[in-house]
Amino acid sequence: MQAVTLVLKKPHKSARKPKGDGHLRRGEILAAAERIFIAEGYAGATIRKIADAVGVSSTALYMHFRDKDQILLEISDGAIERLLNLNIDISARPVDPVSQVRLMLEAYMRFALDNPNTYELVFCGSGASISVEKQAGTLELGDRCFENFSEPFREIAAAGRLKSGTAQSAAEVAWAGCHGLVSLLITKPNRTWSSSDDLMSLMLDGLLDGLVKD
Amino acid sequence: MQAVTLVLKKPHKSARKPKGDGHLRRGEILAAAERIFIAEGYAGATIRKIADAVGVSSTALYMHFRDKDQILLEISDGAIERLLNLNIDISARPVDPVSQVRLMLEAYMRFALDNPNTYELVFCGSGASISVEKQAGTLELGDRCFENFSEPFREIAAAGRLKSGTAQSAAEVAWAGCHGLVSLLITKPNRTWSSSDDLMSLMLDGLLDGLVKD
DNA sequence: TCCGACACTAAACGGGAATCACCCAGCCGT
DNA sequence: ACGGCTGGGTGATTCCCGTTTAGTGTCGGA
Repeated sequence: MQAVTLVLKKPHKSARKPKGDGHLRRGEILAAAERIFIAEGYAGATIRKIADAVGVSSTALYMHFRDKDQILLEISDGAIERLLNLNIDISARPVDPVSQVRLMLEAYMRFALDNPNTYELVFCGSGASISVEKQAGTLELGDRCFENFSEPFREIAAAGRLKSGTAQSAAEVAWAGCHGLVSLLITKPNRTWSSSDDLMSLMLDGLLDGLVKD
Repeated sequence: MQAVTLVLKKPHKSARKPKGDGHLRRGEILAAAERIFIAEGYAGATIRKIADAVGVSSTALYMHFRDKDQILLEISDGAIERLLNLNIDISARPVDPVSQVRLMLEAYMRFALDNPNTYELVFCGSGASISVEKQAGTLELGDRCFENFSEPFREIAAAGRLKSGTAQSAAEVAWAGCHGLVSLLITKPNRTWSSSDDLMSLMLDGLLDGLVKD
C-alpha cells in the first residue's frame, strides 16, 4: 500500500525503502528469536542460535537490531502490549472498580503463567543485565499497564473504601502481591506448591479483603 | 577433633589434611568473593576478579570450589542461615502465632532489602542459570526457613482462625506477597515507589487482615 | 557503464567459565 | 639423606558469548 503511494508520488526516484527484503528479514528474525526465547529463555537465546534459525550469519542481526537486548525487548513489547490491551478492555467494562481490580490482577497472573520467560525477562530481571535507557520503551509500556491498573484504585480511594494507605500504595501492594506469587511459581517450579489456582484466588481474596472495606 | 583422634591412632602417618594453607585459602576466596558479589552482583563477580582480589590465578579457585556457582551459593548459605536464625529466634518468643508471622515477614523483608544481591540470587534467580542439584544445599536451607515460617500458620489454622485455604497455602501466599514487594523494590529501583516502610506495613496489614480472622 | 547504497558475510576481538598439562615445595617411608 | 608422592598453584588453551571491522556481491538509477 505505502509502496504504491510512494511510486505514484515519485515514480522514478524513490520506491527504494520498501524493497522487500529488509522488512521481511526483520520479521523473520523476530519470529525465530521469539520461538527460541520462549523455548530456552534469555540466556538460551543466543545471537548465533537465532541467526542459524533464520539461516543467516550472526552479523546480519546487527543490520536490523542494535544488539541482543533490543531483539528480546521488542518481543517483550509485543507481549506487554497484549497485556495492556487486556487491561484496557477490562477497564472499559461497566463493573465496580473492585471487580475491575480483581479481573485485571487475574488476567495479569494468567498472562505471567502463560508467558513465563517473557514475564521473567520484563518483571523479574534485575536492572543490571539490561540498561535502563535500552529498556525505556518497554518500561514505559509497563508503566502504562500499572497506570491503567491503578485507576480503579483511585476510584476506590475516592469512594473512601480504602482501609488504609493511598490509592498509589494500595495499587503497588496489590500488584506486588500478585507479582510475588507468579514470580515464585515461575522461578521456583521445583518446590511443592499448592495448586496455582488456589494460590491465585487466595491471594486475590486476601489482598482485596485486606485492602478494601466491605 | 577428628584430626586428633586420627593422630592418636596413627601418630606417624596421617595429620596431613590440616596442613593449614588449604583451609585459609578457601576462607580468603570466600571473603573476597563475598565483597565483590555484594558490590557488583552475580554477573559482576567474575572468577578472574575474585582471583585477582585474592592475589592468585583464576585456576586456583577451582582447587577449592567446583565452579563459580558453588562459591556464590556458599556465600548465600551463610546469609540464609542468618535469616533462618532470625526466624528460629522469633518462633521461640512467647507471643501469639499471628504476631510471630508478622515479625517473621518483617524480618524477611528487612533481610531482603539489606542483602539485595544475595536475595536476588537466591529468591529471584531462575532455575535456568544454576542447576537444581547444585542449589540443593541452599534450597534445603530455604525450605527450612519456609517450614519454620509456616509453623505459626499451622497453629492459626488449628485454632480455626483462617478465613480460607489451608495452613500451607496461606503461608505460601503470605510469603509470596512479601517476596513480591521486596523483589520489585530490589529489581525495579528506578520506578517511583511509595516509601518502602509504608508499603511493607500495608502489605503486612493487608495480607494478615485478609487471611486471618479477627 | 559506472556509482553508491544496501543486505550480507567471514574473520576477528575481548572477555567470560572451565580445563589441561605442567610445575614446585614439602612430607613420606626407607 | 634421599627419591617419590601429593597437593596447591600456574600459564596456556578451549569453547562460547556478544559485538566489531573490513570487505563482498548485487542492484537501482544516472
